[in-house]
Amino acid sequence: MADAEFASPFALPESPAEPDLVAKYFRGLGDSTRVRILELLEAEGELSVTELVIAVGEAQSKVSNHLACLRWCGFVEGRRVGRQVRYRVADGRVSELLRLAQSLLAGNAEHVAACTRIEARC
Amino acid sequence: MADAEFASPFALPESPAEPDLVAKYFRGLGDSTRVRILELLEAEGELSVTELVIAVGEAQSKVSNHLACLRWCGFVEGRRVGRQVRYRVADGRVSELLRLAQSLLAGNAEHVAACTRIEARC
DNA sequence: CCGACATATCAGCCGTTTCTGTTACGTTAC
DNA sequence: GTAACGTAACAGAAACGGCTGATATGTCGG
Repeated sequence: MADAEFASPFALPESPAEPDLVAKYFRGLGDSTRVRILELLEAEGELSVTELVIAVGEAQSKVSNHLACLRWCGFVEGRRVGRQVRYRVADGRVSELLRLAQSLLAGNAEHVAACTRIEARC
Repeated sequence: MADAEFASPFALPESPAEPDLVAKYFRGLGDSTRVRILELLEAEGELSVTELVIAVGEAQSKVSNHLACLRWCGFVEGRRVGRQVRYRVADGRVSELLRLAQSLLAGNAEHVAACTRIEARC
């Protein structure tokens, strides 16, 4: 609710997305719990919320919140099976994104870890 | 400060980086100014800080801070030329990362834009 | 229908990130 | 050496993101 730019309702694949949107998208991956969830789903294929809660060892409400975010941004999708909702990675390119980042990180891990400049984490 | 996993001091390229580090890395891309800077550098090849300040239309100190972050995390590198410092994208995979995100975004742009769940932006 | 289970949502608080303006540092020109 | 230019660093204030705990929604069993 701040942007001066108007996003076309029909973004063409060719036209690069608004930097704003790209940044927001990356922020969707900018939380360690969300990354762990994605990695777990990638490894296991499909998991229920309860299974994820156990696997990551965090509060149910926390996991559920992060799932909502991931789902909303299109990183994962869930389907109801009885009382459970089972989640999986929504698109193979999401996995690519993660692998690419890890590959880059492999060479810079020390730098990134040590970076306390702008963001206490960066 | 919650993970039960122990980070090996010598992460192998094979072993996936710590989720913490991956998330931090993505956060490095989670700001629209930083994304704009990267896109500009990708398009122009190499730019000085002043040129970037003009191009993005933001305060010099803001741009410089973001450059510090990008440089620190290995997204860009700068070299001094006289009184100027000229920056460029440090690794082709960074561009890949951006393109991959934009490609994914092309299909989800509306969802992501509308997402006000956990992160007011997400 | 009621209780139990599985998941989602909400509100308030707190920590982190970012912005703004100012100041410090390095380099070149005079 | 001093002034001017280009860039980086810093501090305080403001905004945002995320956590916790409680509550709502939906589904199944009896």
